[in-house]
Amino acid sequence: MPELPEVETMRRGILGIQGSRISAVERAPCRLKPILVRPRIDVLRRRVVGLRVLDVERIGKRVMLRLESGDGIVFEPRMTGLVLVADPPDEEHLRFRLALADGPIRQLWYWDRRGLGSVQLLSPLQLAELFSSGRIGPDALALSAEELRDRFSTSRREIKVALLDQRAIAGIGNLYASEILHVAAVHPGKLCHRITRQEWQTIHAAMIAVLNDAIRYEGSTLGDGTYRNALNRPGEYQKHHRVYDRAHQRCLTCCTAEVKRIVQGQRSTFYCPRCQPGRRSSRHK
DNA sequence: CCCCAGTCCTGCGGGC
DNA sequence: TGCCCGCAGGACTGGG
Repeated sequence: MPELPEVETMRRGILGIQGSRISAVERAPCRLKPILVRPRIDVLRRRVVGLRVLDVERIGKRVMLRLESGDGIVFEPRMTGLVLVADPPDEEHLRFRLALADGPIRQLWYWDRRGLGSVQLLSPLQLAELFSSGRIGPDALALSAEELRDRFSTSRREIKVALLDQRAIAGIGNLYASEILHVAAVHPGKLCHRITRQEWQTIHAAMIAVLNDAIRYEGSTLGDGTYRNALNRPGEYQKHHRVYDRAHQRCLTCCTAEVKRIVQGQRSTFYCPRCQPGRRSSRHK
């Protein structure tokens, strides 16, 4: 499930389209239920064909091609979306194609197995609205320890649940929330307002370290093998996971306790009860 | 403010 | 061997 490191890897993988001119956009022929593309493909085509891509940006878990018109083509991969410049994993889940008239990359695909993602063209006004509406918080990699604490320290939510709130902080998903809290040695069920100043420092440092590490290894490709970088190669960070999806296996940090799986906000959380103490387990199931 | 359940969607794996 | 069901969860919505 593409989170900040995976989406950042996608962004880096398509940087070569900077400066290229868009020559065509189309929905891929696909038997499956069509993904969300906005506006309608013919309207979208009129607004982008012939324009150059000025920049490739990341907005939380989205990748955006900034065009010379100021519009942005925003890819939101959600669970299984991929932005590719070569060899998709298969043909039947291709959803959208963008062709470039010049430059090193002549074709960009959006591929999505489950189809929960989207491709949207947003005007400068719509982009401004996306940020001002409060739907998307500051990027996890651009937030200082003080800002992190300021945003969360009065909340009564559990820290793991709070980290997933994209309005509070953008980019962290289910996988990295568990990994970050493990490195920080903080119990995922700890309530934000009970977290000390020192612990916020530790959480912040762990967040930056884990996310940057994961970017260095080009993200995590889980057992289902879905995630791929822009060249359709898997990430390597799954080899460095300490707790995620390792329930009942020995904790790699203390080499003593077994990793536990609990459910918070209807999502799996993994942690080591020895390395991350501090909550009665009876509060969870 | 925050929580919870439901929705979208496909593929996979467990159970029978 | 095959079918059904539950599960995976990011973002969003509606009700409490």
